[in-house]
Amino acid sequence: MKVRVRFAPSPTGFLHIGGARTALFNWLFARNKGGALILRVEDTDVARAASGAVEKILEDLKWLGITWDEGAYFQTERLSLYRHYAELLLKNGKAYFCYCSPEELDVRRKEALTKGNPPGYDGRCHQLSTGEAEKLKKARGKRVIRFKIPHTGATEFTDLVRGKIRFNHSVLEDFVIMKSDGIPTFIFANVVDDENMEITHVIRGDEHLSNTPRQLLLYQALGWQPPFFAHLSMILGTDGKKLSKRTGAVSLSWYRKEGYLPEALVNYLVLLGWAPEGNQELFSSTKEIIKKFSLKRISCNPAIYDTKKLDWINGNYIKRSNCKKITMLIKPYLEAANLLQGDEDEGWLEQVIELEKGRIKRLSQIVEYGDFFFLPEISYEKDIANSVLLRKETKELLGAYRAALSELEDFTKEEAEKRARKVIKDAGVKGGDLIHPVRFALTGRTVGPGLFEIIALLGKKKTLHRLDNAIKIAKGC
RNA sequence: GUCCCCAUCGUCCAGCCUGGCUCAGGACUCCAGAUUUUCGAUCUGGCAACAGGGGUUCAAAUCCCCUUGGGGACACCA
Repeated sequence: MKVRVRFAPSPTGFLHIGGARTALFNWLFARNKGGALILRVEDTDVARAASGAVEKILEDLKWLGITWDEGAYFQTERLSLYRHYAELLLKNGKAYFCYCSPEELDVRRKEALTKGNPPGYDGRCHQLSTGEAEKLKKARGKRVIRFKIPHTGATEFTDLVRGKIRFNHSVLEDFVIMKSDGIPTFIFANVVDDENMEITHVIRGDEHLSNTPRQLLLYQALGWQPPFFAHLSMILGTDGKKLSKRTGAVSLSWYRKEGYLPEALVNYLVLLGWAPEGNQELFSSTKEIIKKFSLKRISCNPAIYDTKKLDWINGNYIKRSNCKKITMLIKPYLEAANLLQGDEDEGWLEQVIELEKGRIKRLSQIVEYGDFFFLPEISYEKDIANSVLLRKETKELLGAYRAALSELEDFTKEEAEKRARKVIKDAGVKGGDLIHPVRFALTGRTVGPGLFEIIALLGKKKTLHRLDNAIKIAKGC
């Protein structure tokens, strides 16, 4: 039997890390098994629907590299299907109309909760005689359809990641399958669609685990064979609570903006709850992950979301990506920071990126780490300038090196180093005594790539100009 | 309140199913050392955990029970 899985987001907001991981695991499983991924938009909550959410979700999935084979299907376009099966259940006595208003239910729920009773529906409308039902129908107009839970027995199933799970029917209440506006609830639409789309494995978040017995009962009532279930434990925020919009950086688009590579995010996400055999953490490609992925090695404990490791993974991916690709991806960040004049030589830009790409963890960091390559003029922070530039011999050393560089025809890394070594030797000082001040003079900071590479890329004019500025400061005190 | 799930370093995972090879392994972070052309780069090293209690067994991180803690569900949300 061909594997068919689905990702079923509801368009109430952006795709967050948890949803992305669910989508990823489904996709990985499908690709590993040579199966199909179906995308289904569960838009039955009309009230909470956010405009533009679907487009954003699809865009984020594509960016991550998750491709689907069918869909996107929309549940609101399939209403007649759900109505058909709801009527069938009604006809077979497996479901019934309920006339209780939301307000009444709310009052009863709160009352039950304060008394310490289960807050679920008490099943009163099931008792209604035909006469009473008619009367209520006329008086209220609005009604929902509820599924009738069998009084006795239990539902047991084997979850693919957790093993055997059992729920007594006594803890289940008759739940709504069709709302008063004729739109199905998630729990029902989900079952009807999974059956109709021939889904073989339902891989979803842990929060749906307790919905499973209800859905299994629906499968039974409709005479359908249920799919396999695999419930992924949740991703929690650093506070140990469910991820929310307030938890911090959880929207996928934030990661895109910050300059995380999609392959790196995939690598990180898959490690949140899954591990290959052995102790590999970095993968050569998403293809490799697909090949190794299996539901068997998914862990059942919830993960706390912490991005330190993501930064490390992303840094690795940036480092090993080729320079042309990273340059292309980095350009927008430079443009946004107004660092590009537009007349930069492409080859020169690539060399700059080559130098920086081993040290940045996020593409956006190019601005704070490498702005001095692009700025016409750099400024020096006073405290650092005081400590780096104001040593006795620094002024002479800078002057001597400046003079040596000004004579250069070939402004190359090798030549720049040769001259520096000579100045160092002649003055009888340590390498760092010249190199640190020069680095600071040219970049405005005390850390960065190799100095002579910087000099060569900066070019003669800028290098001499910045040295002059630094010498002025050194003299000034 | 009731039901369900979960419980190994600060964090992510391995080991658990099929007890002994484990005074528990890897990675991130952090710390130290090295490189002396810096470090946010690199290399080397270090700190650091089986939630608690009871069983079962010659032997338990591994199996069972209880307690505690965390999470989820119990909506005309998904």
